[in-house]
Amino acid sequence: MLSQSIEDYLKAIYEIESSEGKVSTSALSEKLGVSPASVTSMVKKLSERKLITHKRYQGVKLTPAGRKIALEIIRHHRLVELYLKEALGVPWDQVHQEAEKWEHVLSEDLEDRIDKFLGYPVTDPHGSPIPRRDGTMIVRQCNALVDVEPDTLVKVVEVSDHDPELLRYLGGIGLYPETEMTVVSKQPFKGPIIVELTGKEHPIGRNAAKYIMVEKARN
Amino acid sequence: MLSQSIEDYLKAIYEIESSEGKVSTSALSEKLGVSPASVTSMVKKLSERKLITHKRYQGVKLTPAGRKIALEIIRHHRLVELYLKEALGVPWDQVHQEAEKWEHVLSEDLEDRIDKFLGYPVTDPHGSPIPRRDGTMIVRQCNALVDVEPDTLVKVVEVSDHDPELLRYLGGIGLYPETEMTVVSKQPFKGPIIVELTGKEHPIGRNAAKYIMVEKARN
DNA sequence: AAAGAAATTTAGACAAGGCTAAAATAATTT
DNA sequence: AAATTATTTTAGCCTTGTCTAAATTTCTTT
Repeated sequence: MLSQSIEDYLKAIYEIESSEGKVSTSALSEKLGVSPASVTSMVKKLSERKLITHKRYQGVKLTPAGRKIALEIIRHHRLVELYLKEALGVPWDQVHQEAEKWEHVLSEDLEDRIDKFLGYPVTDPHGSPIPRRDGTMIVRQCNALVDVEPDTLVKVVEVSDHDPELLRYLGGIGLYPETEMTVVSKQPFKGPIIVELTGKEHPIGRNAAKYIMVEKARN
Repeated sequence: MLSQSIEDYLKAIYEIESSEGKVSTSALSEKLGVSPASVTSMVKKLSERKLITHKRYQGVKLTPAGRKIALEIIRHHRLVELYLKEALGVPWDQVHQEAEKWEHVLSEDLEDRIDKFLGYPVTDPHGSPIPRRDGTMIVRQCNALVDVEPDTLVKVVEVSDHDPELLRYLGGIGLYPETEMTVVSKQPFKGPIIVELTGKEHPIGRNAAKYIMVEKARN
């Protein structure tokens, strides 16, 4: 059995690997909210256990074994997020923090029951793909909203779950995964991006728009 | 926030207090599966935090604050047990071990949602009363099956959840809380107790019968 | 290319929560 | 009542996962 700490590190490494490519000590330190020195010592332990590889002063990489575990945890996390929303009506801006705790205590049996209850879902409430039991995961091709040209019809693919505040705002304007909307304009001087959905226009800050992934709608 | 360990100790103390009256170091050691020395040191910590009182070489007692916490954990445990059975179809002999983990990660918000989903239930799948949020709990008056005279019609009130094996057997013969049955006979030489339910007779060992609580059925 | 800045690692400490072995106290037997 | 046995506590150690401060190494700037 792996400690919760180890699971958290592996998950964080996976996530940074996906978004940044390189996984540095400081990035991990930042993400996990622990000191760089603590990261170094845990990295040493994870290397010894062959869950990651590590070259001093250069980053860290998951081994296949480590990646498998990371994906199991992420699977737990995302299944639980969706379950809490569907079965218990937990609002989408709260499911993440609950799932952070639940992901570590979910038995295989319960994982299967939840998966079945939900009808073997493919994405969580934020549009993130749910890894399969075998450790594979379908990644959808998409762009950050901030990079889309004005006058484009797009479909929301995925929204980052890291900021509840943002999720509440987006929920308020009806912006969810699978929603279609038009990028109306990008205001100059790093101003907001204006999108139109359900007939209304809404401003979305550039920073927030980095965390909203979309694809061109076929039209 | 309290550590999982502290929560486990408080719950164990509550349970031993209920069933044995006196809570000794060795009883705790046994129940929690840790050495007596470990219990002593944790007891010291819990005393300092005013969650229990302790006189050297005599037992331990919960303070009102400690009891409140113990009951909160037990409330979590029992709500989760029932929830897993009702919402996800987990068999009653498995809900206990799942709940042992979940009881520590349940937020107040989720507790309320589960409580509501279940229609504010009063007992868990084993018939144990679910403490209310305010820290009160209704205790039903009952006797161990082993102490009942033959030829009595009884109603099952509660079955201990500590042994999955026993629960599977009882489930197999249809013996659940609220079930009515007749105590047919007590075989001599510490032999089994014979009960009749749904027209069939079934033997129940004396030891098992200590863990089945019943009340006289009104008839 | 050297200096300064930033990132990483090492060294050493600490808190939690466990353990074993030995000492102290209480309970039981003779 | 003394001796033996059982229970509880103390003393000291270990592991996990964290921290700070100091030493390295790498990167950036001049």
